Amino acid sequence: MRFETSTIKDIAKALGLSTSTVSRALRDRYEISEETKKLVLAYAEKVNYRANPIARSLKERRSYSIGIIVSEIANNFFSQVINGIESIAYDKDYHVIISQSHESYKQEKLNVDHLASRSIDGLLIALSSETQDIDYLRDLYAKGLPIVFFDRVPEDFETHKVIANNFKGSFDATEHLILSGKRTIAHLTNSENLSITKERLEGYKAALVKYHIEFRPELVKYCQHGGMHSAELEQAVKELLPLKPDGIFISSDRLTTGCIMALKKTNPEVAHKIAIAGFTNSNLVELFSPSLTSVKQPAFEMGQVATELLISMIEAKRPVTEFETKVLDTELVKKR
Amino acid sequence: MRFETSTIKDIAKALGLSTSTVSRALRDRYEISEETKKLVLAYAEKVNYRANPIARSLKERRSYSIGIIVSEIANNFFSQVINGIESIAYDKDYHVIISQSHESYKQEKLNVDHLASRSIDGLLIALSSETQDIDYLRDLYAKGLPIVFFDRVPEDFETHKVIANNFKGSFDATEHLILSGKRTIAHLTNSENLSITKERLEGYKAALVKYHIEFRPELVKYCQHGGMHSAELEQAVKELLPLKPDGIFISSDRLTTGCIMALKKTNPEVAHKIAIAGFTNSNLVELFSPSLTSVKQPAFEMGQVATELLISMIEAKRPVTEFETKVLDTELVKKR
DNA sequence: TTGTATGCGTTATCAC
DNA sequence: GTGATAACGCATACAA
Repeated sequence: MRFETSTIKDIAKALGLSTSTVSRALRDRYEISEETKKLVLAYAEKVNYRANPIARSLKERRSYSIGIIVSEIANNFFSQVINGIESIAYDKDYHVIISQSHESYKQEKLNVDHLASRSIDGLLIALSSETQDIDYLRDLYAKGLPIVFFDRVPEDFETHKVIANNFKGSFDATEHLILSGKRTIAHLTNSENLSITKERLEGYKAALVKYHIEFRPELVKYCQHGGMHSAELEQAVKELLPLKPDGIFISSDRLTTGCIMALKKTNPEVAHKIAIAGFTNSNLVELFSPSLTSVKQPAFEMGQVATELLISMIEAKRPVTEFETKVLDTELVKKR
Repeated sequence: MRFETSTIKDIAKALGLSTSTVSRALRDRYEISEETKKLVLAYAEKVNYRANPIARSLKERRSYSIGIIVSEIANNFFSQVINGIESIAYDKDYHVIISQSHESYKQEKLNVDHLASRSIDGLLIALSSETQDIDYLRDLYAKGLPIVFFDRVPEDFETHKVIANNFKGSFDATEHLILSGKRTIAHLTNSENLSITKERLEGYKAALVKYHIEFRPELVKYCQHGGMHSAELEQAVKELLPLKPDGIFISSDRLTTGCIMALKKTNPEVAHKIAIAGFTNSNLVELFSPSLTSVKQPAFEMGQVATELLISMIEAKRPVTEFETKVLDTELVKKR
């Protein structure tokens, strides 16, 4: 607070009380006479007193704020998750600080360090597609920082996690393509080391197995940058088309929109012939690709659940030892 | 910082120095012997010392963080602006705190108050479409909080502002429709009290005048919620179609995507016959509506410029008295 | 060049 | 029930 505001001291002086009395009245904590409490509250209201959270943070050694790390806020899925996070956090008087990793490990680490040093009380994080080494998170966790992972989670890290039922979502989407008569189904997906990539690949494979369709590795294309660079997608499309796929199952929001763009740009004549099913939370996309089937993730809910878990860790009297991995169901929205 | 960390005091004790010496060495501020400075820095590095920004904020009465208020982060334009803001802020060692108003005046005010009480050093804000009374901002400004408006700016507020050349962008877009042979051009736009709405309406009108086309108020539809609710857009489309427009000039990103969706949903048979030109920073949209022409705003740059202005205000020795309104050019991206 | 003392605004531990 | 006082971690005016 760089500019003038009234403090507890001001109120105390004005009312002829001590700062501790004022503090108690404001916090309604220790026993205090109704009378003086009312007096203080009334005066505080009058001068529009706002407690200085910086001072409070320093004293209490906590900040009432939680950090969020996502790869991109310009991603329908993540912005919906963030809305879910905010809905719970604000309700419980926590502030949120959003940071973007832009799918870069270096940036992710930088942001986390920054947040940690800025005294966040807990961290909600979806790993970047580059991230493989999470020792820096382990250190922070060991030092006492509560962490909850969502969507993109590590395997070997004992804490709460919230994910979608990626296996089932992928299975359903692939099955839908198969039931529509498709037989050569490609799979366009994220970086190989993301948890969601692995889980979704398994769901895709399982559907193929069920319908006795051979799994062909060359039909699977990985995009390291999650479709942020159009060149990456155009390259994938270019490699895929000679294999004559009649369907594509796509593993993320950005990839789905990006792939449709790449198809229309590089091969408009075949674009409409290929059925697409993809993880996407964007309403827009569905409309334009008539045969697009989307796997909707409960993004808002994922944000809510993750935040509730995090806050429970933050406010727990002693370290949590029982962890859970919440798995939320996806919804298949079929189009024509 | 809720968990263990080494402080200046720890370093001082370990090195047999005083806290002030350590502080000075770390901040490299007062004259201090090269020797002790090196000693301190080396040790600080060794124990991975991180200054507690909370304590620093309390002491210096500033937080090295700037607040951002936008209506929605899930808006291509705003997320690009935010990226621009971050690029400058991080470079100058400021942290950013993002809040969403969701086009609600109440939420906007709540967020601003929250940020202000959390000791932001400055505020970057694009007003919500509901906002009419900005006295609360005036109060904060009077108390010393530097504020820079971008995109959606108030008329009667003397401070730095950064906007796009909305008049010219709208003029160009409308003219483009006219030159394509359109004569009945509707205008779909935001809430009437937004600055961008007014400026864009003027550009639209000016283009009509130039080509001797009569301005018909019934062809202009305002959307209070900026296209966040699909019902709102469907209603607008429903009212517009009986007037048989052959072109629509749309005033924002969300409205453009939303309008195309509404058209395809409610009147797929005429959707492709209507030429659309709209303010949108989404690459996706262009692809799907073949005749869509977009007015691209320099969003990233807008974020950068606004942030530079804000930081200059924050770091100015005395109150700024000369204000500027930066006007950035838009770019018309024509399709076929 | 370095050390001592003070205060930022708040909460907590004592006394009274 | 209330008031003095210390402390959170840091920066700085002042003294040495």
